[in-house]
Amino acid sequence: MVPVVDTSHGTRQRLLEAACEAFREEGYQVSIDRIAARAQVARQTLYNHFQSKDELFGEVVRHSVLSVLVTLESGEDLRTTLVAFGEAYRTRLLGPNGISIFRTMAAEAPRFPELAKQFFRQGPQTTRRRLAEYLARAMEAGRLRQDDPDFVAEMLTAMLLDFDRLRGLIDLQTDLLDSSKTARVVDCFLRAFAPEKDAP
Amino acid sequence: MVPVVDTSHGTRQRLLEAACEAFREEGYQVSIDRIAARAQVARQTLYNHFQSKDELFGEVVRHSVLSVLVTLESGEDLRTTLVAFGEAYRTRLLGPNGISIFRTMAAEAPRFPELAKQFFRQGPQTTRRRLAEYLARAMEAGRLRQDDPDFVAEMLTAMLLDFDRLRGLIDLQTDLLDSSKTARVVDCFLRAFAPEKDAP
DNA sequence: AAAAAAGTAGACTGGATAGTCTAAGCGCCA
DNA sequence: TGGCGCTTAGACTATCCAGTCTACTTTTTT
Repeated sequence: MVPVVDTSHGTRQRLLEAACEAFREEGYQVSIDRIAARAQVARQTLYNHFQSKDELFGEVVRHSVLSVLVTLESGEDLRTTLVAFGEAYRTRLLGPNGISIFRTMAAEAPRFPELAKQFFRQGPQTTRRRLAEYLARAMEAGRLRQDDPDFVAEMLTAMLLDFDRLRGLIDLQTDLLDSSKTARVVDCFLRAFAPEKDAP
Repeated sequence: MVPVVDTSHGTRQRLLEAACEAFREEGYQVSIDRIAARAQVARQTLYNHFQSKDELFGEVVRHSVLSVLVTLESGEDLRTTLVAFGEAYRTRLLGPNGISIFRTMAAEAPRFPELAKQFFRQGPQTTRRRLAEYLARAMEAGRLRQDDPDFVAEMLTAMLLDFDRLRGLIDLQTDLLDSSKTARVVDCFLRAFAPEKDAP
């Protein structure tokens, strides 16, 4: 009889999903038994698919990083594009997922330095690079002041998140996703980086 | 014989300092034995002074929060004041101390929600309030555009830290303290929040 | 239908840890 | 001197956990 949902990797997939949720909810310290139970699978089965807890953790992190990557779709209007990006960015990173991943990586970076660097490069670094490329084009087109695109991208992402992320990490609820905030931030950003009016 | 350094609370103090360093270096999971050893004290002595590990942790956090509070000394010039504040802020919060505390609170907030809120109020919240009060005065004086001071303070602190804090959490070194960055950030900030030139 | 592959339950090892308890040690003061 | 309070080393309890092993059952393949 063919299983209803499973592909050939059905069990492995269930394990990864269970581990993902478990690590998200309880951090790295969640026990192997709890993960196995969550996947409705015996502990030994877990060890048939993954050599160790650390390996499983690594897989989960490498997979999770993709779930917080934000795509930037450049439209006609600079402001519209940035507001859309900002909304997506805030939604991803201030949602339960984004907060949990950030918390876990912050906590475990000392114990998994290589994994943490991978995460950093594939997550925040990648997002910043994409944004910086877009901003660089806007600068060339004269729609933004000339400046270091990486620096400018950092400023925008910082303004979009920083304090609210802290709220999310600590407070564990509240309406972080006030969507009017995105527009406010983008307007500040555009004032700060408007093209210089009186080029000497 | 009078001990060289101790007041009547000498042992307690030594324990607090040892615990502070230990939690900073290894997080909450550091064992009681390691803390006691670090303070060169028997485990039982530790339990003579603190009811439990959690109580000790709480004491340490409540004490540590003070060490990352930044004072804002308002001088004549807005820009000078903000650059000085920015330097102090970055130095405190991007230093090993600031990063460790942030990491630990991010990690342990779910297990110590009340403590985390205390930390949030006495740390970031307080800094933001002070900064916002200063900025509000600058607005009244016409040196900054009228806006919500809390929001404006958030933007400045976010620009000063966000991405570099992430670097500090992950990368565990690199020269985060490029001091030219502070001035660059403050200049962006001042452009974003300059008084409106042409009031309609 | 038989063999191979994958899954299962649970016992077990080895190690770590928070916190308790005891019996003794040491310095200080009356 | 003798007593008091803080300190000490370490044994001890109770819990938890990663990872292994074994013997058994189910599923899939041939």
